[in-house]
Amino acid sequence: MPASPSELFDRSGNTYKPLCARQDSMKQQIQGLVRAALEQLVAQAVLDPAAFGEGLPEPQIERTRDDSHGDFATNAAMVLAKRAHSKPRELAERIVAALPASAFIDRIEIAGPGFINFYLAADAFHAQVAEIIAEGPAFGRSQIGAGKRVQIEFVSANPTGPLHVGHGRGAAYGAVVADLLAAVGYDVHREYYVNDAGRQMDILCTSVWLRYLELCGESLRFPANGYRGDYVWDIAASLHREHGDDYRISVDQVFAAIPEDAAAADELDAEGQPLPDAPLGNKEDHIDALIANSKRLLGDNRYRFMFELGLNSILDDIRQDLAEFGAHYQEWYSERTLTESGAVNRALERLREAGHVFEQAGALWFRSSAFGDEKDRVLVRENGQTTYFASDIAYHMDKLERGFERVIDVWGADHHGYVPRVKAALTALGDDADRLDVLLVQFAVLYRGGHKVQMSTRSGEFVTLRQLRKEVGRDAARFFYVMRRCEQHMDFDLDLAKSQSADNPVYYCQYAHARIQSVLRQAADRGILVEPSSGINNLNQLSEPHELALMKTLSRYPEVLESAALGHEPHLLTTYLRELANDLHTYYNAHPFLVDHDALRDARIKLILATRQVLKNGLALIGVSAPDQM
RNA sequence: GCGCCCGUAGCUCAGCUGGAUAGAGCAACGGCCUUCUAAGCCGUUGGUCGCAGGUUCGAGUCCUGCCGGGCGCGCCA
Repeated sequence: MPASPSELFDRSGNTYKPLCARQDSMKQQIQGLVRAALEQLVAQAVLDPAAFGEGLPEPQIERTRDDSHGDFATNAAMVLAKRAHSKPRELAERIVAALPASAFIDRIEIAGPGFINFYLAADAFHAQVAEIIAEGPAFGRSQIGAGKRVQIEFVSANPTGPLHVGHGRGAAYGAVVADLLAAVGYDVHREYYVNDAGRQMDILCTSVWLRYLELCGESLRFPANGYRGDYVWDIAASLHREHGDDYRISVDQVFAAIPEDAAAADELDAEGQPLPDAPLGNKEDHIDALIANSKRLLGDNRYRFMFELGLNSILDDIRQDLAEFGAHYQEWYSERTLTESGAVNRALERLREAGHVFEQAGALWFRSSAFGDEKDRVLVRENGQTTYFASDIAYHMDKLERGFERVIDVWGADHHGYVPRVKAALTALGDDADRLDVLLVQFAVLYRGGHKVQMSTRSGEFVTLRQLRKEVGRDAARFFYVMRRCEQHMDFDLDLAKSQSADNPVYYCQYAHARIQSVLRQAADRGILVEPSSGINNLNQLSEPHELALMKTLSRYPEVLESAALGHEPHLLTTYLRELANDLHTYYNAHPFLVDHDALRDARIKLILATRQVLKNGLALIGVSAPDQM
């Protein structure tokens, strides 16, 4: 039974493998019937498309909230009534009269202010079960995206240290949104933007070198603004191991004519005041001077080597971390290549030609305020260096030039103020800024033992993604991260994620799958033949309320997948999977599956096979395993 | 001060691009294992959808103004 993600997505290369269901979902079928009825009313001159501007709106079909209202309902009559100069209930009567006959519809009622309620025949749900089994891993997938190319950039954390739990949410969210879009037929290109240029990387490089000098036996005061994590020591140690004292230079030279440093953040006393003997300079000036000295003393080649060592060590770590977390990329896009390829200059030139830049105080500015941003932004600094923003303009220009029809950025919510200026730049370049969707992910706060886990970069006691995965496991981490809407601040309960109990939604869903596998093992032990493709005609045996409820939930899966994908809302899928698992557990407790009655037993096995398939398909999309036993 | 996000049961959250009587899990209380895994199921309790107006056949959902919480407003990235 193929269902592992690797069989659904070809990640070895960039080839696109369409995999989709063959049939319309139930909702699409009903929608087709209503559409046909409306067209007939147009032919009868009951409805005039001209009265609706751009023609008749597509009828909206929705699942009913209450079983007493049938399975599906449409508010078409209420929406159309006014401009059809008709009362909603009267129009509803005419729509119902014009509906084509369908074997899957048991009856139709008009209710309330003018709802048209559809009650489906049990056969419609039986057919769904057969279809799920026939389509297997493809069930729920579609071609709504029609192979359109979508680029999605997520995580893109600076390679100056390991990923922490904040990046984890973006990683899980981005990976799932990408897989969801692929599942509904988009050609998805996953990308990580590597900030391998700029001052932060120079600070990392210098930090590594200073730690290395300490390992060589030099004694120095580590800069307040340097990267103080253990991983910097690790990189320095590997350098010292392989190259001995080759890069050693006396600290007297390194710190010669360097402005005073400020106190390091972790050198505060209990009252939060600087230690009495701590120097009180400017830490920014201090580190910048250290960087300049490093470049001069090491020379271009050796500085470059040091720089690449720091960058590659951390990038390798991030790559491995994300791969283990199930976040896969087609491309790691280097910021530096934007400068080297001339893309940055080209973007600036295009803005200049369009008349949207100006010079002031020695810097080059983009007049973003003319495009909705709150103020103008610097592109080229007084010292001649381009800003991060300039690179980002070039990057987004490049994304659109590469022919993606839609571009998605997944950013931490703290970057929200950045959205208007990027959109402004695209507009100024003459591109359509609406092709860019920026999805902002709110922070996740960890809780352990009912208390907030304090995190601060100051003392280095932040929790890394790797630590989180080790503590709660990949499955729980993935599930919990996407369980909430991305705009919602998230409380991540570590104890709950670890608990092997019904309280834990991950285990709850996985247990449903394991339970089915267990039943099938029992069946095999008793010599019962479980052959998915045969005996489909026994499905009409399924008539218990629990069975109907389960079949109804199963039939919703394609609709859930579609809205989760198009709305970029993975939490709809986790919510659905809990409901599906609940239906299965309820059914399990109410009825034995392996009964003596052959036809009934066969039908019930078909039903749980279908359930197993949908659980597996859904969990795979979230990046969670579907265990055979627990 | 300005901008963005959030405010729904004691807690954590859903509520499908405006629909019918606002839902789920946890917590609390009470039941169900000689029967395919009790990591499960069933029942009970619990709400002025932050507040006040507005839009319409209809508002938790859209608009305006307040209140409360988070984040952001660098020639950093």
